[in-house]
Amino acid sequence: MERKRWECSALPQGWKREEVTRKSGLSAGKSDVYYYSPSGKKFRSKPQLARYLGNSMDLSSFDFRTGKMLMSKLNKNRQRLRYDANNQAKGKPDLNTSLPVRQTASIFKQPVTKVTNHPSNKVKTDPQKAIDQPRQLFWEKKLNGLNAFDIAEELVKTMELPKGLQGVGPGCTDETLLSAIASALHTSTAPITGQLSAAVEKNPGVWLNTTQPLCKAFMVTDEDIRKQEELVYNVRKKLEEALMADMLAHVEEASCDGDAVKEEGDETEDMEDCDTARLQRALLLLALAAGMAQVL
DNA sequence: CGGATCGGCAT
DNA sequence: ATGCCGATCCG
Repeated sequence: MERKRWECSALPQGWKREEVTRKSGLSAGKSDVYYYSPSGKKFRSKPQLARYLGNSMDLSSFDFRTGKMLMSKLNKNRQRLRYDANNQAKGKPDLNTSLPVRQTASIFKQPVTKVTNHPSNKVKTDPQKAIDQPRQLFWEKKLNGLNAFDIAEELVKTMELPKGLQGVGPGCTDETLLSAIASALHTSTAPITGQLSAAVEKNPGVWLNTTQPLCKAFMVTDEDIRKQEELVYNVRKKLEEALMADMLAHVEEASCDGDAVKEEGDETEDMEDCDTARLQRALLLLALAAGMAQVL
């Protein structure tokens, strides 16, 4: 029947988009859209495509049916995110911990040539997982400017790193350093040593160990460990308090829910927001502190 | 048995 | 309404 299959200009080289019109049955006249990877694998839904691509690509603004990036959808996503953020007081805290990924350029993974000293260089096609894909040098710099905000959009106090930790690479700020280390802790369970080779400081572009964050090798003193233990202890204490306050707030709420005298949307809710914000901040700090405890 | 095609649930 | 995927059909 009507079967169009062409190189789609919006897609990278080798990807095909196909639209098939149903010709019989109750759904006659409707159409199905399929994509074919360069290796010929067929995709019949967006989730399937997303699973295949892994977390390396953001398909949230990709319209599967038309095969284009819809700006409108992008905006809607933004709005939705803000909406969720504002409403976290009503639901669970946002537990999405995936790192930001590139949202521009090619939507799909391209075959990558891996250059090694070995005589038989191979071309990897359709890598299964994004994990072993080469990462951009100094990719951590993309994390610049990302900060934690509480519900009132107040900047959450930034964390102080021990003096022993120093960044490497062009224009590496303390902020980049924190992001880099946090990401490393988040994405891998492997030990974090920083850049062990001293040559990195002379020529980071060449000597950077890409499995480690943009951070110089560091020494850990007993004093560091002691401070860290204290920090974790304090944060746990704060968390305990926040949890207690949260519980009390809910008990109180339950005790006065007969005929509603109070109206929604007044200070009562704002108080709740505040508590939840504190709770979330405490959780965040705890997570970071626990992470740092692992480094040190 | 693998791929094409349609049904039908879930959202 | 329609996206998604299981069921079914067909070579």
